[in-house]
Amino acid sequence: MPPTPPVPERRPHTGRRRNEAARQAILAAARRLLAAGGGEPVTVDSLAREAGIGKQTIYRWWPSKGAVLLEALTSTARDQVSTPDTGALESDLAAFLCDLFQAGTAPDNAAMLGTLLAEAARDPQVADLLRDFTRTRRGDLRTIVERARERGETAAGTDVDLLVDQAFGVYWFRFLSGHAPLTPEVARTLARTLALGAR
Amino acid sequence: MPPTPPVPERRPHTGRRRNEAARQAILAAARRLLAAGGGEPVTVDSLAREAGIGKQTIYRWWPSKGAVLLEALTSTARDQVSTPDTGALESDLAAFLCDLFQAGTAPDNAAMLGTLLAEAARDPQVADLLRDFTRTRRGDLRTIVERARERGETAAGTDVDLLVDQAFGVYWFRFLSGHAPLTPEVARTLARTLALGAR
Amino acid sequence: MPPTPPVPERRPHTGRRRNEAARQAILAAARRLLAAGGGEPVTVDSLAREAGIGKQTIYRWWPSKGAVLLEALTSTARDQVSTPDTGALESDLAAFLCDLFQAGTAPDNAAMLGTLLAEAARDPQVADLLRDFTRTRRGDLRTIVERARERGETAAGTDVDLLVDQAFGVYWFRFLSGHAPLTPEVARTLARTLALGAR
Amino acid sequence: MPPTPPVPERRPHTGRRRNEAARQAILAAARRLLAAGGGEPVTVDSLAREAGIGKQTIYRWWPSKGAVLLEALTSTARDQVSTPDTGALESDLAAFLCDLFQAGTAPDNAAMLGTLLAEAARDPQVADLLRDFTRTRRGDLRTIVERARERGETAAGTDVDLLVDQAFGVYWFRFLSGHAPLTPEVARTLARTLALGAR
DNA sequence: TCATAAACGAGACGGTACGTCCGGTCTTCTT
DNA sequence: AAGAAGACCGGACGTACCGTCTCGTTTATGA
Repeated sequence: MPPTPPVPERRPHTGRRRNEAARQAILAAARRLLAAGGGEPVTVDSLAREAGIGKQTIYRWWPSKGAVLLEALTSTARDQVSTPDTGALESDLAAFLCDLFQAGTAPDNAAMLGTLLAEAARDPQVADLLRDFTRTRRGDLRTIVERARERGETAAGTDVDLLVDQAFGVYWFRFLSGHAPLTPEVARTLARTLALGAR
Repeated sequence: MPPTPPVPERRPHTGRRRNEAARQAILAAARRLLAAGGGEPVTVDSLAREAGIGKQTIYRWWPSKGAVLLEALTSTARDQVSTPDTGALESDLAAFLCDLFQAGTAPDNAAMLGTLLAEAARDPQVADLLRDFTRTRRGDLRTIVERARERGETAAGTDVDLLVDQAFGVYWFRFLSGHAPLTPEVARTLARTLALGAR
Repeated sequence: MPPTPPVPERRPHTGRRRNEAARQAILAAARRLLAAGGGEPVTVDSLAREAGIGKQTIYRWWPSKGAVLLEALTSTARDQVSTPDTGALESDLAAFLCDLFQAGTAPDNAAMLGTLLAEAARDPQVADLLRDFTRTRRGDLRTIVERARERGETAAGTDVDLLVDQAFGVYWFRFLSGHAPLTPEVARTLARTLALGAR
Repeated sequence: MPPTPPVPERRPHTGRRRNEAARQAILAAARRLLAAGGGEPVTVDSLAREAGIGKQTIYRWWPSKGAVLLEALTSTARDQVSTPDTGALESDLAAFLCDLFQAGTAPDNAAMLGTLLAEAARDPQVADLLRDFTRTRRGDLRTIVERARERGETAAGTDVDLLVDQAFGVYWFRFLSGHAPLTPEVARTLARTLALGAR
């Protein structure tokens, strides 16, 4: 998810090219700072200093600080959640949710998400990016449910979107308010409930 | 919900008393600003100017800007959600969720909530207050489910917390990401699903 | 020469008043920094830090950094040059120029002037203020010459302005280019030359 | 006065040779920008854009931005001041000063000088170059006075440096502060005064 | 009735972060 | 090798807010 999608340029590019090392340094610094304190602010200056680059290099490539943080998060989290296919809805859900809960409660990720939500709340652009990210994850879960439907595991009138949102809803709601844990145990119970409800 | 509960002072009060008009002016201004733009910042200065009062009057009675905003929201939203008792879990849930969804999608409330979440994300104190607020609402829903359990409408091993969080999860998740609506129709479907799952 | 001349306000001022201590702290810090290095930049941040005040307090009362520096200089230099009255043009000139040269070559003043000129060069507003300051000093010298004219010490067609500018010209030209010294010896020679030329 | 004098290279030149057109384009652009606004900043980027060349081409041949600006000025002004030899000090001075004043008050030159002084004030290197430039002009005037001395037109104890600095001092002082004009009339009066003073 | 004390509108204050601008250097591709 | 294009680091700029701190004024007691 690079912020400057590779518009297939016809013109042979002239001038110095974007420094990939700088880009990686910025993202790495963002990950370090996001994970470091308990949701500490992560200022642009601290980010630039940590990465050893100039502030302008950040603003040249990302529209806002939050966009950097989001990319730092998503590029990390992309491969931490699988889309299992065990042949049964409940076990697929259980596997998916266990992964999701685990990724969301790993201290680093949790700190990053918390800080990121703070950015999203004040920067609409980040909020959009975050929604995009969420949409992708939703798609993964939808795939699992669709497969089950094709296998005939779900009743006719099942509202797939609603089912998916119940799963993610529990995840986000507990993540945000923290009033109850996100253990594998909970993941399995939720998987059972949802699978039952879909029949 | 005055933030400074009237500690029963021994010493007979002297000096000018709190100006209730100022308090109301602040809350009204907060509601106006929260509802106005699409999640615009609502600075303390703008709040004071809008209310026609001095900044100190805000900080004299509330611990932070967010606390004002939260009180502005909750004092509005308090009575928009009922705790119905129809004698059947599904209809109780449906009534509760219809109210919840309706309150959450009313344009003013939605704008206020959005802006407030932005504050919560950066001000831990507001986040706590917001959690308190949420806890109250959760308690209402729990009450409904508990009543159903006493009537024998739920299975033995039902995880009441999880059930409640599915309901609120759908609400918050859709509210935040906006990828799907929060219609009464959805509320009824969700109520049916949850009631079925509880059996 | 306060930046906010005392407009005789009719309205009884409301709100906190300007903090004179802060104003003095800023000017003192400016003098310290101007005198410190050999014409080092004096950034606004360093000025604020040195004075222990917020940047905004500077920008609230002065239009630009240079305006602060100029006021710091002029409030110091105001009383270092006298307007002597010995009864003879040459000795008056000699006294005046000795003072002028001495004030201009004192290490602190020289450093301050140098740094200030750098500001004046890029900030037209400071240039104007500097011109005002210069105009005042010119006036002092003119007074001396006028007095001599009234005593009949000058020829009829003497161009007083030109005479004054020759004196200040030597001062500034040598100060800026530094190719020759500004000793009392030179001051006396110049005084003699000018007095002779005026006859 | 090219900054890189053509050292007679022994090594048979390899690679592309210096592009004289680029050099001229840079100087022309500098003159245009210097003369354009009322002392506007003239950034390196704007200079490169105006000249249609890359920034590096500037820094390959000049040590700093100000050096370019100075060369742009001096290469223009070089031949605008003559060193006349009429056989009499006063008329020589008058001719010299008329030229000097005229060159310094031509709108373009004035704008260029103003902008350049701004650079000199913040860039010591430019200040040095500017001093060099001034020294050359001073040398011209000294020559005039020395010739007069050889002809016996000056008194024994005349301080030639001081005389020269009176002339240039008037010029710079009036140029900088702008409080009085630099007309040919003034030039002639000044010439007469100085010639008288030297006897 | 008057002194005292608190609340108020106004707004200056110290401080932190922001996003922009510019100078001088470095890198890429073309000539 | 020189040039055009332009990304890079570093650092100052001027602005926006926050939460605190005076000011002078207003209002309610208790002496």
